[in-house]
Amino acid sequence: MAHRILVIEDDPAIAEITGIALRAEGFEPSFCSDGLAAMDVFRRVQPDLVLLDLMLPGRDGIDICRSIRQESGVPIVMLTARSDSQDVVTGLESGADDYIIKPLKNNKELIARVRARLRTVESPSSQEITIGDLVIDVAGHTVRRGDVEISLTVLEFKLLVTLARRPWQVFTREVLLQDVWEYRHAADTRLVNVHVQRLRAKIELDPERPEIVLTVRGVGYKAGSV
Amino acid sequence: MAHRILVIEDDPAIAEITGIALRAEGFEPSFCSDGLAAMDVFRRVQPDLVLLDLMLPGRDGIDICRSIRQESGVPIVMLTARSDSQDVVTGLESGADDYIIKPLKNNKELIARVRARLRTVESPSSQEITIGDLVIDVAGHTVRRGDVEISLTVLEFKLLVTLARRPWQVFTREVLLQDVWEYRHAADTRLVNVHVQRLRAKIELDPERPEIVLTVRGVGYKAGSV
DNA sequence: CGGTTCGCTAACAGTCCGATAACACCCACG
DNA sequence: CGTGGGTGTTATCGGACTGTTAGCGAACCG
Repeated sequence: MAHRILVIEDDPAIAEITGIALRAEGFEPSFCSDGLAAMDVFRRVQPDLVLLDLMLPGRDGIDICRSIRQESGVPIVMLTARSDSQDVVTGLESGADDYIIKPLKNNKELIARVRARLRTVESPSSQEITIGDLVIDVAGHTVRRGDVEISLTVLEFKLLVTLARRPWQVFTREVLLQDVWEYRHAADTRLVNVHVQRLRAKIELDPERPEIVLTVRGVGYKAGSV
Repeated sequence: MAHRILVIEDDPAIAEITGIALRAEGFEPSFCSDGLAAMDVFRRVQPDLVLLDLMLPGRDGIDICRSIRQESGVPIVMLTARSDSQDVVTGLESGADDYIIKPLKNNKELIARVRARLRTVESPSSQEITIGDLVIDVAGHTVRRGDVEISLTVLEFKLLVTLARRPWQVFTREVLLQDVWEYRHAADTRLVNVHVQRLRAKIELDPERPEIVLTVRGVGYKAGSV
């Protein structure tokens, strides 16, 4: 399961060598050079870790860091130009998990820190999501109600996890098609309806009165954290 | 029997709340606030797990970690302040099994990680892994069902051990190709299918209804933790 | 109350994926 | 030089999954 790593960096040279190093270690890097587009890219990519340069055109790195933190607990590793300790402190305070001082002499350090960060998330306990009386084990790719294991298809599982990661937030069908299906533009969004229905048939105690995946008429769906 | 847990921590406040949390979960905590005395206490208590603060008076946590490792394979969970991430890397390299970033928002995470660590030791992962009714002797490179020894090839054995070490976790074919075959990037992953099939033919009672190596369609394989 | 929109459900066809068998290659060993 | 076990590659089959469509019913709006 190659880890997706989002590199937010405006210097194409650095982005390139970083990308090469990451790919050589089996990671799957994505790139974003524009601060303003960062959040869009982040939502689309849904990375396992973010490498974030502090000096960016368009939008400040710290600012982006806060935005990401509002939506996700994904590990963020900051890249900062100077060893200015004030930058580092505000960086960590704004939600970053680690930082690296540029210039990178070699990328062994970078790789080591990335691995270390990912390892904390690996821990199976942190990968369990509880929603209602369901327990979702992301690493094990299983859903249980008590001792009963419920078997879901890949799409159903992705859909459920996407919703359950942010309970009570409404997801439009377009967003779900982006996050779950990785469609760019959706002509027909009824596909989502069908899969929601199939998911409900499997996980809801009474599919006619869903309690886990709720409909928000005219908007989309959300997970109820009952 | 209650697991003994040695908490090496100089801050009495943290030590106390940690102790309360551990005791509430049925563990049996011991304490040591002095880095110099740590090894003596460790030898006397003979704990099942060590919670080790990195910042200690008298002696460095990393140093203690190495000392413990010279004497024992007991699980070590490190506690580290947020900005000490470089210590984290060296900490893991010096033999720690896991680490937790302070401050602890709640001790659910702490308990979860302690449990996770103990779990891996429970199944005598030292040299023998039990999966279903199979006993895998890693050192002896043999697999037995009861008294019957099953002969596996090198690859089949590696594959089985890789899966069985984490019975709950799904491994994608890409990961298996990295871990078992040590391929860097795989264009074609069907090779895994074939070896899984060959492995099943040898170890499953009914290869058509596998209970040890399970398929997670669209994702990969996992070991059933029956 | 009627019309309209929207979501739910069922059915169907195409596609994808995993299991399996058959074959080819490599290499250690006699 | 031949043999045989181990390993990698490929083709095929069957079934699971997915996307599409259409009909129905419920919710909303005037």
